[in-house]
Amino acid sequence: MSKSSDAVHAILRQSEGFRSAQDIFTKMRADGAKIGLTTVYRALQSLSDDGRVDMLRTDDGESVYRACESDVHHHHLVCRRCGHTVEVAGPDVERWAEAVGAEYGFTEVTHTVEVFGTCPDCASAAGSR
Amino acid sequence: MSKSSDAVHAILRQSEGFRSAQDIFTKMRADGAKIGLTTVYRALQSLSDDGRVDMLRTDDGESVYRACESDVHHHHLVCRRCGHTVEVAGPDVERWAEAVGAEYGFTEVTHTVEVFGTCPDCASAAGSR
DNA sequence: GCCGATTTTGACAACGGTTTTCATTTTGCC
DNA sequence: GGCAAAATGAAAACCGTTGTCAAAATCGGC
Repeated sequence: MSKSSDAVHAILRQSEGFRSAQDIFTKMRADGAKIGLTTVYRALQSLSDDGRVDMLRTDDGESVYRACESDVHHHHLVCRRCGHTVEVAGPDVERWAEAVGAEYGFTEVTHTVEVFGTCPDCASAAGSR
Repeated sequence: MSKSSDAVHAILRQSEGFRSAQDIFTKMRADGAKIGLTTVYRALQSLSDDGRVDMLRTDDGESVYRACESDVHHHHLVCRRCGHTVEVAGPDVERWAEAVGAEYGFTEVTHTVEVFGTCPDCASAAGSR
């Protein structure tokens, strides 16, 4: 479970934003790698389990992955046009989620937070379109 | 696009938490309604478009729906066991998301925030299990 | 290096939720 | 009633993902 995982991880590290499994598979094949789609999924799964990549679901239900830059809990600011991603720490949000959970007596509180927007580059590109 | 939509909406209104499309379909059929799965999906789609129901995706990619109680922007605190849901307003989070977006020059910032936990009832039920 | 045992791999099939298709039914209107 | 437009639903198509299983790579031990 390691050579392929490393290869997949390498692809992610040299990518800017989030990429889908199929996307990664296509790129690796284009690069000449002899890898199967199944293996890509398995690699992504284990990388995700190990916390070495972030995974989130797009609005249309597709899972997308990205190499983490930091291994501490964090969230993402994602450009909805180009996929460019910034990792953001949000201590305020963490506290808020905990507080909300506690207010209603919920335990084992987790949360998902993603912020989407249009990045400066894409905004100016769109403006001149 | 209205009689079926109303029926679906009615089911959602008398439901506690989030329900999946198939779930709704099964229940309606059990109630004796002559409705097709396709129509349920179409109804949910249009209700969602009109902002009359909330829709979110579970971790395993399934879409679930719920009748909104308020039509202003809000988030959800969802019990991961029983699906019981509390609508929560989070002005802090709104501000935070805006601030984060602005910090990196992002425009048209939107955000998705969901908080999951175990509700008091389920926690005690699990404790005595 | 060689051999068997174990793990990893990948082509392909299966799966499950969602969407599309398209023929039929219902609805609205005259 | 009669007709056109909209809604419906059964079944097929879709698509990302997961399971299957036999072939291939890897790892000791000798």
